[in-house]
Amino acid sequence: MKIKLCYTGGMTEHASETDSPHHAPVPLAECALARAIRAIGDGWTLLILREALCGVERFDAMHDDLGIPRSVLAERLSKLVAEGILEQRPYREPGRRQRNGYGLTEKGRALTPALVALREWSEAHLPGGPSRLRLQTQDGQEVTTRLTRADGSSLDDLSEIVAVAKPE
Amino acid sequence: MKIKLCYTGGMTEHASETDSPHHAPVPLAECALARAIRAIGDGWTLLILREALCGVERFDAMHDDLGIPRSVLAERLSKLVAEGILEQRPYREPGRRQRNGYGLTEKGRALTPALVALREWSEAHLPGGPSRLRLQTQDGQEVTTRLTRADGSSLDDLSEIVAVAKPE
DNA sequence: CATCTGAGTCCATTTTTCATACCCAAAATA
DNA sequence: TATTTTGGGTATGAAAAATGGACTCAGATG
Repeated sequence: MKIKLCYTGGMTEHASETDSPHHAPVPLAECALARAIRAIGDGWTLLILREALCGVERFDAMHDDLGIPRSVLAERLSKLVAEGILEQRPYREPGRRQRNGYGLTEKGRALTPALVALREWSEAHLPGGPSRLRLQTQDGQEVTTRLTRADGSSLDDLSEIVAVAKPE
Repeated sequence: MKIKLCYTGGMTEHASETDSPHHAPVPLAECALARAIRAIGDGWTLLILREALCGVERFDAMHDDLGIPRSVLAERLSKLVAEGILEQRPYREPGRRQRNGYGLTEKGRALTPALVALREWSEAHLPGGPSRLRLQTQDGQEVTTRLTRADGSSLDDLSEIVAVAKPE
């Protein structure tokens, strides 16, 4: 996946109402969502973040859980560390040499809402039976996401949402 | 990325408190989040969903916006249609032959919260300047996500969240 | 009829992933 | 001290996927 950040941007003169109601041609370089996708939008990377969210810190544990090739795991971990999403966490088991695991930084933990939303979507719309992974508060309440407007009111009808391009 | 759904599952006898506090070894097959990642956790797929959320329906428009190879775009679109996330939307411009675009189904639109959360994370934690893509209500209010507990109260401290494996 | 256009398909080349084997440092064992 | 063991990686060749460009197809237009 080699995203070119050249983008013809801007409405061309023949853009018309035959286009969809709200085509917002925001160049990829100026789109926060696109940047997030470039940072973590990869199957293995997302699965590694799931492991991290579940508290799995060790290379071999991730390797065993995911069945990911070791070279790919090493490469993704170092990329996530370089991006500040994971950090190395040296640890030592008694009678064993010091090693380093990987844990979420604050930046990485801030991805929780996105992962919770993805999990919710999956539960509601994908087949596969109930999930055994629960994301909950320490007192056992399930955590979910809710869309809200700027004024704080909650937004239930997705068709109310439009994507628009801010003028430069 | 070839996920093997064999997973050694279950705590082994030497699992101990040297593991992270809440290691929840839920097999990938029984994890809703993992299923979501398998369905849409791919860079191009996510960028295509961004296009769809922005109302871009046409093959060539997506191709131009993203710079994605045509063969990859065709393959991803047909996969998304097969999964019921996108649907073909036949349309005809005046004086042109009928063609089909692609639009979000209800299932696809239900991914909006996840994409909004991802966008929020990017704005807050990735460099790159302000985003020009806004997701807002028709009356111009920005849409954001909020984590909530089952009782409806909102949850601001991410460290309150734990991942646990439901017993089978 | 010849041409144009959007929406793909086909194909040769390059890149990434996969699976397996191998390596390294320090602790444990002898 | 020499040897083994083990977690945490690297190296390597084969397989799969992405890339970019050419090609195709159907129908509208001139």
